[in-house]
Amino acid sequence: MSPARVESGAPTALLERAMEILSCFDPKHSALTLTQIAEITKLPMSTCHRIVGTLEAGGFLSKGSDRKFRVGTKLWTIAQHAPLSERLRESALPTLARLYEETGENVTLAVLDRGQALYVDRLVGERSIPTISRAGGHLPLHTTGVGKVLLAYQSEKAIEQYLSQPLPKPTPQSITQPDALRKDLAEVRKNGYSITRQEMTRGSGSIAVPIMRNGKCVAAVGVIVHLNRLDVNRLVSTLTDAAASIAAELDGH
Amino acid sequence: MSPARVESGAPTALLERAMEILSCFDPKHSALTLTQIAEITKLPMSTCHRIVGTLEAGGFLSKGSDRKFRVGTKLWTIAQHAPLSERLRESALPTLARLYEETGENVTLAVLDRGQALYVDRLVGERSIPTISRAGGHLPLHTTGVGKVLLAYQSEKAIEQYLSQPLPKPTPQSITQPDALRKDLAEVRKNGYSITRQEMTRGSGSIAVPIMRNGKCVAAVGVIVHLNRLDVNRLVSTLTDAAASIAAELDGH
DNA sequence: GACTAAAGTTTCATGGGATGGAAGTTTCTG
DNA sequence: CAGAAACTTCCATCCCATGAAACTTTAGTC
Repeated sequence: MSPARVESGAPTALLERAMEILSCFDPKHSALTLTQIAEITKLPMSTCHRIVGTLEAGGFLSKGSDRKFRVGTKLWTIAQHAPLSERLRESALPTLARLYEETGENVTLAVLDRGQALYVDRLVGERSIPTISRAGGHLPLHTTGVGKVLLAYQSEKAIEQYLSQPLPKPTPQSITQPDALRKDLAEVRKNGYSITRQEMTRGSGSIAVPIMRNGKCVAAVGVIVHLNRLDVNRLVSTLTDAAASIAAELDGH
Repeated sequence: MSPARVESGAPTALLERAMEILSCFDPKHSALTLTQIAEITKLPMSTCHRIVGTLEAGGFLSKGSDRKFRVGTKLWTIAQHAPLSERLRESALPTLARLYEETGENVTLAVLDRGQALYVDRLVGERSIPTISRAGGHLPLHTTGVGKVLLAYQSEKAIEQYLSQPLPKPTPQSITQPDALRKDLAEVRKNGYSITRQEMTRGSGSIAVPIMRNGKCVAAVGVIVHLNRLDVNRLVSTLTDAAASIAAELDGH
């Protein structure tokens, strides 16, 4: 028995290890050398080398001329057939494009995934302000516009469960008191939209609305704007139209 | 030794099998039952069950209430960090959105991948005509606007290699004669854009231009329009601007 | 609601593929 | 051009994947 297996918490099964390796690729690590992968996963070099080699042969990873590995086109191709891409993103994109053209601001589309807001898509231009959200990225529910909407329309039980965990506070304006958040979420449900002001990033705010289907909130669309451009009435009305249009597109299929 | 391993052409290694299973998900099969997966991969049910179970536990697949498996959000998230998504798509999206708004037509963005045109993104609305191309899908190089561009800017050797294989002919208008294609491609290089007329789909044509970076064609943007709306001059000029804008965006990073 | 065929799940003895330390090779770096 | 770091190959050992068979659940039929 090799010691590494007993001592480290590394996964034992080959497949789990392979998934672990693929999971190394995140927003901060889109290109990794073999050594870096071995370090992150704590796998022996030779084992890592073999698995990475197989993944590369299958097109799941690809090695650049800089000796760094990146996510391969095969994996990307498969992922395009996820319901997330195929139905939601595809249906929403034209509307998001219009929204982007109309407002000139950062436009984001998100769903609830593992207790966080998963950004399915975003449109960012030079005109709009830089943001942390990115397609494929996760952010907390209580500090983002789309997140608050997604949370507000969950069952009371799910909301309480979310509130019962320690909540990150990325800025001083972030609301992390359960009671304050409960009130905030009730407001969201009443108004049909959420607002955040510097709760995730200093200097910017956001507005988001739900995309409803069969009485359930399946996704949220939002815009992120500079604080002094936060024209609530105008944006809410534009967003509500967009959400209705996306919902109609979804039902059309 | 179990007979299946020797007799069938099924992959032997676990990881290859897992990749095989994930590869079952394509444009025609975005949701599959366990039995279907076992049929396609020709794997024994029990083996298939175990691997699929592990993939599901890792979030690479997800089981719906209809007992069908779909590509999971974890896999999708990882794929978003492919250079294809992270750099190209992200940089191009605002420009594609503008292009879509301006023309109201089907807009597509593609790269060369394994001898085919890989559609990185597309924007389709109700106004535009239905197409076969879809994000994550592959189509031949010689029958599509973006494909011709991608092929035209390859090395002569690569072009000859492409022409040496049997070329599919989806419509009577498809050009499959090597000589005719060579002339066509020379024309593309001379003009800086490609045109197709009913070479992939009856009734529609397309125009595409290259996105150049460091003297190399890294991608192609195109529009697909109804034949009688094929206003070449106007579309070429709009597309050329868009390509330049995307190239600038790519260099900006 | 009983009956049944199909789909899905669990079990378990077996041996072949995965394992990882060590040695060898290539590629950076100063 | 050393020396180190990164990468690749090797191979004896043995653990874990394997898949047939038995079992359970689900869906469809009368």
